[in-house]
Amino acid sequence: MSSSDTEGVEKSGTHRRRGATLEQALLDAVWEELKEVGYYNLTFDSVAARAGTSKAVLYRRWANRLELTQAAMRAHRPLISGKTPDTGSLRGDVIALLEGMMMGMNDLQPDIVWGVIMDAINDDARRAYIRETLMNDSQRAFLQRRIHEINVAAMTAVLKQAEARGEVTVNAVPLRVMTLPFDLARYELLLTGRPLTHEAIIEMVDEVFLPLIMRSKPQ
Amino acid sequence: MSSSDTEGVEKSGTHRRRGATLEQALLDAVWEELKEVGYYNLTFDSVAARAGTSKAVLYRRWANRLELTQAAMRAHRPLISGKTPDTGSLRGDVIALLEGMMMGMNDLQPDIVWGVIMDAINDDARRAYIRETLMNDSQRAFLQRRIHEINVAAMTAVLKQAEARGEVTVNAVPLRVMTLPFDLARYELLLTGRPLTHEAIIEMVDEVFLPLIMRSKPQ
DNA sequence: TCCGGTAAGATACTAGACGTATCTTACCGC
DNA sequence: GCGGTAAGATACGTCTAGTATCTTACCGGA
Repeated sequence: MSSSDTEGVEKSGTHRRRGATLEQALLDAVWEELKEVGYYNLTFDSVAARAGTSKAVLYRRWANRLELTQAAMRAHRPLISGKTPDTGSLRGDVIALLEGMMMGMNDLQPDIVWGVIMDAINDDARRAYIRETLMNDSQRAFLQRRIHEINVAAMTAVLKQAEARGEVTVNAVPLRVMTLPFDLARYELLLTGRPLTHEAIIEMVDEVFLPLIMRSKPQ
Repeated sequence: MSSSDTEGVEKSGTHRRRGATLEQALLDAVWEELKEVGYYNLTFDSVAARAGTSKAVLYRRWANRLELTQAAMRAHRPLISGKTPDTGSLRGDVIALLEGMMMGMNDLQPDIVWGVIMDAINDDARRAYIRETLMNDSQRAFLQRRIHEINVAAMTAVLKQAEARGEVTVNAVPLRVMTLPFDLARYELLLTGRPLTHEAIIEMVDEVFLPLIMRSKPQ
């Protein structure tokens, strides 16, 4: 099996891939493997075999399955642009934010979502735990900040627009409420391993978020 | 190492434990091991060694680490009684429910919480996934139901009391709102690996849950 | 055009954990 | 006291992680 028949990879005879070409081939192999066997069954050996190379080449770049998978995800699904949606209403904007968050998560098996999120949480949190215990605790948990800060920023921007339209008073909105849609969405994603449906997003916005926000309507 | 010196376990010479005695000793060993090395480093070998027995004895009872750990948790932390709190106000009752949910989770390492929750989710969800795809989907996802049903029941009971006091109209409360406090609590638990503080619970109830509920005040 | 460093690719190996199987022997109920 | 059951010991086979070593292709610089 050393020469010609490893999946769809062109690795003819004695040619040796390098640099970006190789890297891309590796990440492609990871991606294929992910789609085929899922996260928990993805091994360095299987990826190496599929890519027509050896584990060492992988280990030279990524230390473990999480890093490997994250790299592949990053390569195959660039993060959503930070652009603030502007649909003309707060409701529309928040829905757009959530849709954006879920975008491109449909072709993944549930266990990839679980695995990655879980390993990431463990990984980050372990680091956070160390930081927290070594540093003074005047700073909030690293994990919390890291996960929330981008959401808070996005929501703040959207709320500012709404304030400009006279829909709401921003500084009357508690932090916990600002991140609520994201937290709920992430929770449900974690629970079901599947992205939220459009209907679920609408429901969440109309039944939970907007009612809360509308308490802080300017009078 | 076959006779006398395995940790603090009394396993003198030729005595052979049986039934409930043995079972308790096994679960104690699991518990100790959990506290010492955490969930991900807990192995059947290490537990067996600590209990002064062999893996086979464990495997005869529990199929994997999750089952083993859940059994130990069940033994050492019986689930909160299903009793409905009655503090005289909806606010107090909901806080009591959440406190109860968090109760007894303080002496655990974060990774135990993560591990158990995660393995449980994976396990349940895998089953759910199979069910869902094999059966018609007139029924909701098994996982959702299973996790939510007990919360919905508890919350319904508390809301009924509140209705009797004239605080709220139960059937005006969407399901999503009913489970909201539990979902948020569980999410935060998952994220931080630590039970919510009393302050966080209060905040959540006052800033999120009650405002939503109070929309459905009877007039 | 050669030459030397770097990394690709192959292979082998250790270590840990899972899960299974087998065997002896203590205990318990009848 | 006898026989079935399960405790406890031990030994595997397998899988995966991660490391180490070695050869050799490639690339860039002189």
